[in-house]
Amino acid sequence: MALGKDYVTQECGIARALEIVGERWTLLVLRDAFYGVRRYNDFLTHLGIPRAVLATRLQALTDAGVMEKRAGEHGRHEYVLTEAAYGLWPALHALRVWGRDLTGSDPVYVFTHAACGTELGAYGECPECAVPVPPVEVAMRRGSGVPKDPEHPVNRALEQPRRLLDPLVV
Amino acid sequence: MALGKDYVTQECGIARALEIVGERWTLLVLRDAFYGVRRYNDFLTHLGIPRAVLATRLQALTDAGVMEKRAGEHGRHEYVLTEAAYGLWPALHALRVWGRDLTGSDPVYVFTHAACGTELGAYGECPECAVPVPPVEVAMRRGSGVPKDPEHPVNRALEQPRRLLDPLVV
DNA sequence: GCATCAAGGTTCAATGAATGAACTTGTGTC
DNA sequence: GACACAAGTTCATTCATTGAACCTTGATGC
Repeated sequence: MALGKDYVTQECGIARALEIVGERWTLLVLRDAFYGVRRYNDFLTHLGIPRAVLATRLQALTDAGVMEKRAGEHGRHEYVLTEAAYGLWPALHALRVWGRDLTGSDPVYVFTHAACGTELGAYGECPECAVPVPPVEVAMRRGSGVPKDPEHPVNRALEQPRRLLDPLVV
Repeated sequence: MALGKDYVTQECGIARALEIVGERWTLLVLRDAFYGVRRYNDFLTHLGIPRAVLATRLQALTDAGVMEKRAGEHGRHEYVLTEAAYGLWPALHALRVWGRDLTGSDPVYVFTHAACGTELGAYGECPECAVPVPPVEVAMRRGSGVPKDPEHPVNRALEQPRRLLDPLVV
Protein backbone atom coordinates (compact mmCIF):
# COMPACT_ATOMS: atom_id res chain seq x y z
CA MET A 1 0.00 0.00 0.00
CA ALA A 2 1.86 2.97 -1.18
CA LEU A 3 -0.98 5.30 -0.35
CA GLY A 4 -0.82 4.63 3.34
CA LYS A 5 2.47 6.29 3.96
CA ASP A 6 1.21 9.81 3.55
CA TYR A 7 -2.53 9.45 3.86
CA VAL A 8 -2.21 7.94 7.30
CA THR A 9 -0.82 11.19 8.60
CA GLN A 10 -4.26 12.67 8.04
CA GLU A 11 -6.49 12.12 11.07
CA CYS A 12 -9.50 11.87 8.81
CA GLY A 13 -11.95 9.19 7.79
CA ILE A 14 -11.58 10.05 4.13
CA ALA A 15 -7.82 9.52 4.27
CA ARG A 16 -8.27 6.19 6.00
CA ALA A 17 -10.89 5.08 3.50
CA LEU A 18 -8.55 6.02 0.65
CA GLU A 19 -5.78 3.90 2.14
CA ILE A 20 -8.00 0.92 1.37
CA VAL A 21 -10.03 1.92 -1.68
CA GLY A 22 -8.04 4.86 -3.05
CA GLU A 23 -5.81 3.02 -5.47
CA ARG A 24 -6.37 2.68 -9.17
CA TRP A 25 -8.94 0.01 -10.08
CA THR A 26 -10.00 -0.74 -6.50
CA LEU A 27 -13.38 1.04 -6.61
CA LEU A 28 -14.19 -0.57 -9.97
CA VAL A 29 -13.43 -4.00 -8.51
CA LEU A 30 -15.81 -3.19 -5.66
CA ARG A 31 -18.43 -1.91 -8.09
CA ASP A 32 -18.37 -5.25 -9.91
CA ALA A 33 -18.50 -7.06 -6.58
CA PHE A 34 -21.70 -5.15 -5.69
CA TYR A 35 -23.07 -6.26 -9.06
CA GLY A 36 -22.48 -9.84 -7.99
CA VAL A 37 -19.18 -10.62 -9.72
CA ARG A 38 -17.22 -13.06 -7.59
CA ARG A 39 -14.63 -14.82 -9.74
CA TYR A 40 -11.12 -13.75 -10.64
CA ASN A 41 -11.62 -14.30 -14.35
CA ASP A 42 -14.86 -12.34 -14.44
CA PHE A 43 -13.26 -9.32 -12.76
CA LEU A 44 -10.29 -9.71 -15.09
CA THR A 45 -12.13 -9.76 -18.39
CA HIS A 46 -14.98 -7.45 -17.42
CA LEU A 47 -12.69 -4.70 -16.15
CA GLY A 48 -9.76 -5.24 -18.53
CA ILE A 49 -7.44 -4.91 -15.53
CA PRO A 50 -3.90 -6.36 -15.66
CA ARG A 51 -3.70 -9.75 -13.95
CA ALA A 52 -1.00 -8.72 -11.51
CA VAL A 53 -2.91 -5.63 -10.43
CA LEU A 54 -6.11 -7.59 -9.89
CA ALA A 55 -4.30 -10.15 -7.74
CA THR A 56 -2.72 -7.34 -5.68
CA ARG A 57 -6.04 -5.55 -5.20
CA LEU A 58 -7.99 -8.65 -4.22
CA GLN A 59 -5.28 -9.54 -1.74
CA ALA A 60 -5.33 -6.03 -0.26
CA LEU A 61 -9.12 -6.03 -0.01
CA THR A 62 -9.20 -9.39 1.76
CA ASP A 63 -6.39 -8.25 4.07
CA ALA A 64 -8.47 -5.19 4.90
CA GLY A 65 -11.49 -7.34 5.67
CA VAL A 66 -13.54 -5.77 2.89
CA MET A 67 -13.68 -8.95 0.81
CA GLU A 68 -13.48 -12.60 1.72
CA LYS A 69 -11.83 -15.31 -0.38
CA ARG A 70 -13.48 -18.69 -0.14
CA ALA A 71 -13.92 -21.93 -2.05
CA GLY A 72 -16.80 -21.95 -4.50
CA GLU A 73 -18.27 -24.68 -6.68
CA HIS A 74 -16.12 -26.84 -8.98
CA GLY A 75 -12.99 -25.96 -7.04
CA ARG A 76 -13.20 -22.33 -8.09
CA HIS A 77 -12.46 -19.44 -5.80
CA GLU A 78 -14.94 -16.78 -4.84
CA TYR A 79 -14.26 -13.24 -3.74
CA VAL A 80 -17.26 -11.94 -1.83
CA LEU A 81 -17.89 -8.59 -0.17
CA THR A 82 -18.04 -8.68 3.62
CA GLU A 83 -20.51 -6.58 5.57
CA ALA A 84 -17.71 -4.10 6.17
CA ALA A 85 -17.95 -3.26 2.48
CA TYR A 86 -21.66 -2.47 2.50
CA GLY A 87 -20.98 1.02 3.85
CA LEU A 88 -19.18 1.80 0.60
CA TRP A 89 -22.37 1.55 -1.41
CA PRO A 90 -23.53 5.14 -0.79
CA ALA A 91 -20.10 6.41 -1.81
CA LEU A 92 -20.11 4.37 -5.01
CA HIS A 93 -23.65 5.41 -5.82
CA ALA A 94 -22.90 9.09 -5.25
CA LEU A 95 -19.82 8.83 -7.48
CA ARG A 96 -21.84 7.17 -10.21
CA VAL A 97 -24.57 9.81 -10.15
CA TRP A 98 -21.96 12.57 -10.25
CA GLY A 99 -20.02 10.94 -13.08
CA ARG A 100 -23.15 10.42 -15.14
CA ASP A 101 -24.40 13.98 -14.56
CA LEU A 102 -21.08 15.30 -15.85
CA THR A 103 -21.61 13.89 -19.30
CA GLY A 104 -25.39 13.64 -19.36
CA SER A 105 -25.37 10.26 -21.09
CA ASP A 106 -27.97 7.53 -20.71
CA PRO A 107 -27.51 5.24 -17.72
CA VAL A 108 -26.55 1.66 -18.48
CA TYR A 109 -28.15 0.52 -15.23
CA VAL A 110 -30.92 1.95 -13.10
CA PHE A 111 -30.97 1.47 -9.33
CA THR A 112 -34.22 1.40 -7.42
CA HIS A 113 -35.55 0.82 -3.93
CA ALA A 114 -36.72 -2.79 -4.22
CA ALA A 115 -39.56 -2.22 -1.76
CA CYS A 116 -41.26 0.51 -3.80
CA GLY A 117 -39.56 0.59 -7.21
CA THR A 118 -38.55 4.25 -6.95
CA GLU A 119 -35.25 5.25 -8.50
CA LEU A 120 -32.61 6.15 -5.92
CA GLY A 121 -31.63 9.79 -5.36
CA ALA A 122 -28.13 11.23 -5.55
CA TYR A 123 -27.46 10.32 -1.91
CA GLY A 124 -28.60 6.72 -2.36
CA GLU A 125 -31.83 7.50 -0.57
CA CYS A 126 -35.34 6.61 -1.71
CA PRO A 127 -37.07 9.94 -2.46
CA GLU A 128 -40.48 8.27 -2.08
CA CYS A 129 -39.94 6.56 1.27
CA ALA A 130 -37.47 9.24 2.48
CA VAL A 131 -35.08 6.62 3.85
CA PRO A 132 -31.49 5.63 3.04
CA VAL A 133 -31.51 2.33 1.13
CA PRO A 134 -28.92 -0.31 2.15
CA PRO A 135 -27.38 -2.26 -0.76
CA VAL A 136 -29.31 -5.49 -0.08
CA GLU A 137 -32.54 -3.58 -0.69
CA VAL A 138 -31.38 -2.11 -4.00
CA ALA A 139 -32.67 -3.54 -7.25
CA MET A 140 -30.77 -2.95 -10.51
CA ARG A 141 -32.01 -3.28 -14.07
CA ARG A 142 -30.81 -2.24 -17.52
CA GLY A 143 -31.35 1.38 -18.53
CA SER A 144 -31.30 2.91 -22.00
CA GLY A 145 -27.50 3.19 -22.21
CA VAL A 146 -25.44 0.48 -23.86
CA PRO A 147 -22.47 -1.26 -22.22
CA LYS A 148 -19.17 -1.10 -24.08
CA ASP A 149 -19.11 -4.82 -24.81
CA PRO A 150 -22.68 -6.21 -24.75
CA GLU A 151 -21.37 -9.67 -25.68
CA HIS A 152 -19.24 -10.06 -22.59
CA PRO A 153 -20.65 -12.85 -20.38
CA VAL A 154 -20.82 -10.56 -17.35
CA ASN A 155 -22.72 -7.90 -19.28
CA ARG A 156 -24.99 -10.59 -20.69
CA ALA A 157 -25.77 -11.81 -17.19
CA LEU A 158 -26.46 -8.23 -16.07
CA GLU A 159 -29.20 -7.89 -18.69
CA GLN A 160 -31.59 -9.55 -16.27
CA PRO A 161 -33.04 -7.47 -13.41
CA ARG A 162 -31.42 -8.42 -10.15
CA ARG A 163 -30.62 -7.47 -6.57
CA LEU A 164 -27.31 -5.93 -5.65
CA LEU A 165 -24.91 -8.47 -4.10
CA ASP A 166 -26.75 -11.48 -5.54
CA PRO A 167 -24.12 -13.84 -6.97
CA LEU A 168 -23.82 -13.42 -10.71
CA VAL A 169 -24.32 -16.62 -12.73
CA VAL A 170 -22.15 -16.21 -15.82
CA MET B 1 -4.55 11.90 -16.99
CA ALA B 2 -3.36 8.37 -17.14
CA LEU B 3 -6.53 6.98 -15.61
CA GLY B 4 -8.65 7.93 -18.55
CA LYS B 5 -7.12 5.52 -21.00
CA ASP B 6 -8.67 2.42 -19.52
CA TYR B 7 -11.42 3.76 -17.33
CA VAL B 8 -13.06 5.49 -20.27
CA THR B 9 -13.73 2.14 -21.85
CA GLN B 10 -16.21 1.55 -19.04
CA GLU B 11 -19.62 2.94 -19.92
CA CYS B 12 -20.22 3.72 -16.30
CA GLY B 13 -20.61 6.83 -14.17
CA ILE B 14 -18.18 5.54 -11.58
CA ALA B 15 -15.45 5.08 -14.17
CA ARG B 16 -16.03 8.58 -15.52
CA ALA B 17 -16.00 10.06 -12.02
CA LEU B 18 -12.73 8.28 -11.29
CA GLU B 19 -11.15 9.74 -14.42
CA ILE B 20 -11.48 13.11 -12.68
CA VAL B 21 -11.21 12.37 -8.97
CA GLY B 22 -9.64 8.91 -8.94
CA GLU B 23 -6.00 9.88 -8.76
CA ARG B 24 -3.90 9.98 -5.65
CA TRP B 25 -4.50 13.12 -3.53
CA THR B 26 -7.38 14.45 -5.62
CA LEU B 27 -10.18 13.61 -3.18
CA LEU B 28 -8.18 15.04 -0.29
CA VAL B 29 -7.70 18.29 -2.20
CA LEU B 30 -11.45 18.40 -2.74
CA ARG B 31 -12.10 17.61 0.92
CA ASP B 32 -10.01 20.63 1.92
CA ALA B 33 -11.80 22.72 -0.69
CA PHE B 34 -15.15 21.80 0.90
CA TYR B 35 -13.66 22.90 4.24
CA GLY B 36 -13.02 26.32 2.70
CA VAL B 37 -9.33 26.03 1.78
CA ARG B 38 -8.67 28.07 -1.35
CA ARG B 39 -4.96 28.88 -1.58
CA TYR B 40 -2.14 26.86 -3.07
CA ASN B 41 0.04 27.15 0.01
CA ASP B 42 -2.73 26.11 2.37
CA PHE B 43 -3.44 22.96 0.37
CA LEU B 44 0.30 22.34 0.15
CA THR B 45 1.13 22.56 3.84
CA HIS B 46 -2.13 21.15 5.18
CA LEU B 47 -2.02 18.03 3.02
CA GLY B 48 1.75 17.57 2.85
CA ILE B 49 1.39 16.95 -0.88
CA PRO B 50 4.38 17.41 -3.23
CA ARG B 51 4.28 20.77 -5.02
CA ALA B 52 4.36 19.29 -8.51
CA VAL B 53 1.49 16.94 -7.74
CA LEU B 54 -0.63 19.72 -6.26
CA ALA B 55 -0.08 21.89 -9.33
CA THR B 56 -1.02 18.98 -11.62
CA ARG B 57 -4.16 18.16 -9.63
CA LEU B 58 -5.39 21.74 -9.41
CA GLN B 59 -4.83 22.13 -13.15
CA ALA B 60 -6.74 18.92 -13.88
CA LEU B 61 -9.61 19.93 -11.61
CA THR B 62 -9.93 23.35 -13.23
CA ASP B 63 -9.72 21.75 -16.68
CA ALA B 64 -12.54 19.42 -15.68
CA GLY B 65 -14.64 22.37 -14.49
CA VAL B 66 -14.72 21.11 -10.92
CA MET B 67 -12.65 24.00 -9.58
CA GLU B 68 -12.16 27.54 -10.75
CA LYS B 69 -8.92 29.53 -10.52
CA ARG B 70 -9.40 33.23 -9.95
CA ALA B 71 -7.64 36.27 -8.58
CA GLY B 72 -8.10 36.83 -4.87
CA GLU B 73 -7.00 39.62 -2.54
CA HIS B 74 -3.41 40.89 -2.43
CA GLY B 75 -2.69 39.42 -5.82
CA ARG B 76 -3.09 35.90 -4.54
CA HIS B 77 -4.81 33.15 -6.44
CA GLU B 78 -7.90 31.33 -5.27
CA TYR B 79 -9.01 27.84 -6.20
CA VAL B 80 -12.74 27.55 -5.56
CA LEU B 81 -15.12 24.65 -6.06
CA THR B 82 -17.65 25.13 -8.84
CA GLU B 83 -21.23 23.95 -8.51
CA ALA B 84 -20.25 20.91 -10.54
CA ALA B 85 -18.24 19.81 -7.51
CA TYR B 86 -21.12 20.01 -5.04
CA GLY B 87 -22.40 16.62 -6.16
CA LEU B 88 -19.21 15.09 -4.80
CA TRP B 89 -20.14 15.96 -1.24
CA PRO B 90 -22.30 12.87 -0.60
CA ALA B 91 -19.51 10.65 -1.94
CA LEU B 92 -16.91 12.32 0.29
CA HIS B 93 -19.20 12.15 3.30
CA ALA B 94 -19.98 8.46 2.74
CA LEU B 95 -16.27 7.70 2.41
CA ARG B 96 -15.51 9.57 5.63
CA VAL B 97 -18.19 7.74 7.60
CA TRP B 98 -16.97 4.40 6.27
CA GLY B 99 -13.32 5.19 6.99
CA ARG B 100 -14.11 6.28 10.51
CA ASP B 101 -16.28 3.25 11.24
CA LEU B 102 -13.41 1.00 10.19
CA THR B 103 -11.19 2.13 13.02
CA GLY B 104 -13.79 3.40 15.47
CA SER B 105 -11.79 6.45 16.44
CA ASP B 106 -13.18 9.78 17.57
CA PRO B 107 -14.20 12.14 14.78
CA VAL B 108 -12.11 15.27 14.38
CA TYR B 109 -15.06 17.09 12.85
CA VAL B 110 -18.81 16.65 13.18
CA PHE B 111 -21.15 17.50 10.31
CA THR B 112 -24.71 18.58 10.97
CA HIS B 113 -27.77 19.82 9.13
CA ALA B 114 -27.49 23.56 9.75
CA ALA B 115 -31.27 23.99 9.79
CA CYS B 116 -31.89 21.63 12.71
CA GLY B 117 -28.47 20.78 14.17
CA THR B 118 -28.85 17.01 13.69
CA GLU B 119 -25.74 15.06 12.83
CA LEU B 120 -25.76 13.74 9.26
CA GLY B 121 -26.35 10.04 8.58
CA ALA B 122 -24.09 7.73 6.58
CA TYR B 123 -25.75 8.77 3.33
CA GLY B 124 -25.35 12.50 4.02
CA GLU B 125 -29.02 12.75 4.86
CA CYS B 126 -30.57 14.44 7.90
CA PRO B 127 -32.18 11.62 9.93
CA GLU B 128 -34.42 14.14 11.68
CA CYS B 129 -35.77 15.96 8.62
CA ALA B 130 -35.47 12.85 6.39
CA VAL B 131 -33.97 14.88 3.53
CA PRO B 132 -30.61 14.81 1.72
CA VAL B 133 -28.55 17.81 2.84
CA PRO B 134 -26.66 19.76 0.15
CA PRO B 135 -23.17 20.97 1.14
CA VAL B 136 -24.17 24.62 1.56
CA GLU B 137 -26.57 23.58 4.31
CA VAL B 138 -23.98 21.54 6.17
CA ALA B 139 -22.42 22.94 9.35
CA MET B 140 -19.12 21.57 10.63
CA ARG B 141 -17.59 21.85 14.11
CA ARG B 142 -14.77 20.21 16.02
CA GLY B 143 -15.44 16.76 17.49
CA SER B 144 -13.53 14.97 20.24
CA GLY B 145 -10.75 13.71 17.95
CA VAL B 146 -7.50 15.63 17.60
CA PRO B 147 -6.00 16.68 14.26
CA LYS B 148 -2.46 15.50 13.54
CA ASP B 149 -0.99 18.99 13.70
CA PRO B 150 -3.23 21.24 15.83
CA GLU B 151 -0.81 24.14 15.35
CA HIS B 152 -1.17 24.27 11.58
CA PRO B 153 -2.90 27.53 10.57
CA VAL B 154 -5.57 25.66 8.61
CA ASN B 155 -6.38 23.41 11.56
CA ARG B 156 -6.39 26.46 13.84
CA ALA B 157 -8.90 28.16 11.57
CA LEU B 158 -11.03 24.99 11.52
CA GLU B 159 -11.40 25.14 15.30
CA GLN B 160 -14.27 27.57 14.85
CA PRO B 161 -17.69 26.21 13.86
CA ARG B 162 -18.41 27.02 10.24
CA ARG B 163 -20.37 26.24 7.12
CA LEU B 164 -19.01 24.00 4.43
CA LEU B 165 -17.63 25.98 1.47
CA ASP B 166 -17.24 29.22 3.45
CA PRO B 167 -13.82 30.67 2.58
CA LEU B 168 -11.30 29.84 5.26
CA VAL B 169 -9.50 32.85 6.77
CA VAL B 170 -6.05 31.60 7.73
C1' DG C 1 13.01 53.26 -8.24
C1' DC C 2 15.05 49.44 -6.20
C1' DA C 3 15.59 45.69 -2.95
C1' DT C 4 13.14 42.32 -0.50
C1' DC C 5 9.94 38.79 0.36
C1' DA C 6 6.50 35.41 -0.10
C1' DA C 7 3.14 32.93 -3.19
C1' DG C 8 2.87 30.05 -6.74
C1' DG C 9 4.73 27.63 -9.51
C1' DT C 10 8.54 24.58 -12.91
C1' DT C 11 12.41 21.30 -13.48
C1' DC C 12 14.94 17.31 -12.53
C1' DA C 13 16.88 12.73 -10.91
C1' DA C 14 15.55 8.85 -8.21
C1' DT C 15 12.11 5.80 -6.70
C1' DG C 16 8.03 3.06 -6.92
C1' DA C 17 3.78 1.39 -9.23
C1' DA C 18 1.18 -0.05 -13.53
C1' DT C 19 1.20 -2.56 -17.76
C1' DG C 20 1.03 -6.61 -20.86
C1' DA C 21 3.04 -10.71 -22.28
C1' DA C 22 4.78 -15.03 -21.06
C1' DC C 23 5.11 -18.57 -17.95
C1' DT C 24 3.57 -21.63 -13.78
C1' DT C 25 0.47 -24.02 -10.72
C1' DG C 26 -3.51 -26.34 -9.22
C1' DT C 27 -8.04 -28.55 -9.83
C1' DG C 28 -11.76 -30.82 -12.23
C1' DT C 29 -13.18 -33.52 -16.52
C1' DC C 30 -12.96 -36.97 -20.18
C1' DG D 1 -3.18 -40.17 -17.81
C1' DA D 2 -4.18 -36.20 -21.04
C1' DC D 3 -6.51 -32.14 -21.37
C1' DA D 4 -8.62 -27.73 -20.27
C1' DC D 5 -9.33 -24.01 -17.74
C1' DA D 6 -9.03 -20.88 -13.46
C1' DA D 7 -5.93 -18.48 -10.92
C1' DG D 8 -2.18 -16.90 -10.26
C1' DT D 9 3.47 -15.35 -10.60
C1' DT D 10 7.40 -13.29 -13.00
C1' DC D 11 9.60 -9.93 -15.63
C1' DA D 12 11.04 -5.98 -18.66
C1' DT D 13 9.11 -1.65 -20.05
C1' DT D 14 6.62 2.38 -19.30
C1' DC D 15 4.58 5.84 -16.50
C1' DA D 16 3.54 8.44 -12.16
C1' DT D 17 5.11 10.08 -7.67
C1' DT D 18 8.40 12.14 -4.72
C1' DG D 19 11.33 15.76 -2.68
C1' DA D 20 14.72 19.03 -3.42
C1' DA D 21 16.18 22.84 -5.89
C1' DC D 22 15.35 26.51 -8.81
C1' DC D 23 12.52 30.22 -11.22
C1' DT D 24 8.78 33.97 -11.75
C1' DT D 25 5.63 37.24 -10.46
C1' DG D 26 3.39 40.75 -7.80
C1' DA D 27 3.12 43.35 -3.38
C1' DT D 28 5.47 45.94 0.13
C1' DG D 29 9.16 48.78 2.56
C1' DC D 30 12.54 52.27 2.13
